Amino acid sequence: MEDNYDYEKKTILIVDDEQKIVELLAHNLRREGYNTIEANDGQSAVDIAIEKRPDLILLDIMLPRMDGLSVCKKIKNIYNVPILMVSAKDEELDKIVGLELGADDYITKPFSVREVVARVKANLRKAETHYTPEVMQNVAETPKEPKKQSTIKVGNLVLDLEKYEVNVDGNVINLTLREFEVLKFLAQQPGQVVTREALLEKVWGYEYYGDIRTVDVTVRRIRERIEKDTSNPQILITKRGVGYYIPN
Amino acid sequence: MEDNYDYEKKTILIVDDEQKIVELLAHNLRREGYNTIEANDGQSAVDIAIEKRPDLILLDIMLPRMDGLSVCKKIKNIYNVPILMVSAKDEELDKIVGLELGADDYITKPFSVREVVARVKANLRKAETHYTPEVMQNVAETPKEPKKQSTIKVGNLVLDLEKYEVNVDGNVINLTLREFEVLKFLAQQPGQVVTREALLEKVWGYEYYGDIRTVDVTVRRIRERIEKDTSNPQILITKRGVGYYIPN
DNA sequence: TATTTGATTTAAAAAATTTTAGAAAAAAGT
DNA sequence: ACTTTTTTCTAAAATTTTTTAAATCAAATA
Repeated sequence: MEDNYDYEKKTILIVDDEQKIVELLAHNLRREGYNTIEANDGQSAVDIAIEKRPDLILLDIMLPRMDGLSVCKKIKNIYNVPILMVSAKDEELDKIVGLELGADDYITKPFSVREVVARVKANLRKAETHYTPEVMQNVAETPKEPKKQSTIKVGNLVLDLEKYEVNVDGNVINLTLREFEVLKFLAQQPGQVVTREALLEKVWGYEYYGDIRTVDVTVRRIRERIEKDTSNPQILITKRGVGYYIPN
Repeated sequence: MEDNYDYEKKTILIVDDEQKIVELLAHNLRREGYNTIEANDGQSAVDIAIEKRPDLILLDIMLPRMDGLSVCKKIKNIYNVPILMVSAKDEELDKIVGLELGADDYITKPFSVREVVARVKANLRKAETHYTPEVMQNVAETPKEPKKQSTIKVGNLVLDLEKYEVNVDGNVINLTLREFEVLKFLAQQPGQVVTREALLEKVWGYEYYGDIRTVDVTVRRIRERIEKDTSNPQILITKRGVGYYIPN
């Protein structure tokens, strides 16, 4: 790989524990005219980033030795490089955005190579134009949202995203993580009916292989806690034949 | 193979030049309640796909006569079937190129049978949700995007495609999925008379075999909910001898 | 007007979907 | 390693929707 290293070209560090994916991305990015370097775990990602100073980093969240979030933070501490995070779950995305650790963009699995390449280009472009120091700072600070929303309110339902607590009519209710994530996902788009498939993909993650009925059971447990009358739900409603929703 | 072919079951085409692998997968998928058909090279894969129209295709990338990628492209050109690409040890890079060609998922060798079966299920599930493309799309997008308001308005009738709700003169009405789909189809082309046959084909699906009067009954139930006077409908009108329409 | 054809209504049966509950498995905590 | 909690799976029960079939009604027309 080093053989056709070109100092004119931009260099991209690809970090993923699945070698197949790394190779795939590398191949396609090289075809687009980039140099690529690789790492398969968090620790070596940091090491390589320090040594080679790539122009952009593609970083999977799930990594051995050191998770992607820590890697991101560490590297951003050293120098300001555009980092694209890759994740298979929405929950993980929240962490990226929420913890303000400086990721510049993110991509969800399963991604198309075309999409990845496009994002890489876009972020390199952005990094280039924003060369003034003030802007640099800005870019480093808040990647997307100005600030993280810490609560979600729908009707008389309040989700505290920091405490993972739910408040219904003033009663504080504790949900398990899974339950909370499902409720949160629904609460984020009130009125919108969400299919079980979408919930499985977004909450459980796209690589989850389990049964679709798991969603129903989770919904039932949520109802047991937040509904006055489980058999006549007012908050988390079934749209038969489609999925579930929280009315607004 | 044809001996226990079941027209109720989903059919999966397995394409691999290694007969052992084909048999292994076929055995396990049949045990899970699927029909399986097989092909050992690219050209016959395409032929069989065209003739048998399987519900899902498991496609090895390395194939004699025509490589998996071309096969994928060809088949996707003909009809939209979920294709899972399987890549063996060395074909690392092409893999996700496959995704660009329209493959829906990929699995890398060596794979566990359990994993393959799970992915097959997941992708069939995903494919089944054809009736709510808007929902899926919206959900899949980044939550930051302002929600696009997807509604259809005809006269004083408003269909909310996200909530599966109908609004008539300000009254919110809940329809069943089937009722909603019928109304939606008619509302999409106001003024246009739609035959029962067309409704059966478009709403119930072209494979539906059942009584044409089913449409009448569904229309009646819709009227019960949205019309002031059922025996003198103002919104969903009958065109005797032809079908139904919503005037604009 | 009588006849025919097509549309609507109704009720009951059948099918599909969701809910429920309990056991098993997995994960987390001690 | 053990206990507790959480999560998943499975299958039966409950519910809702859809289909079928038959009777009734309405419109067109001969």
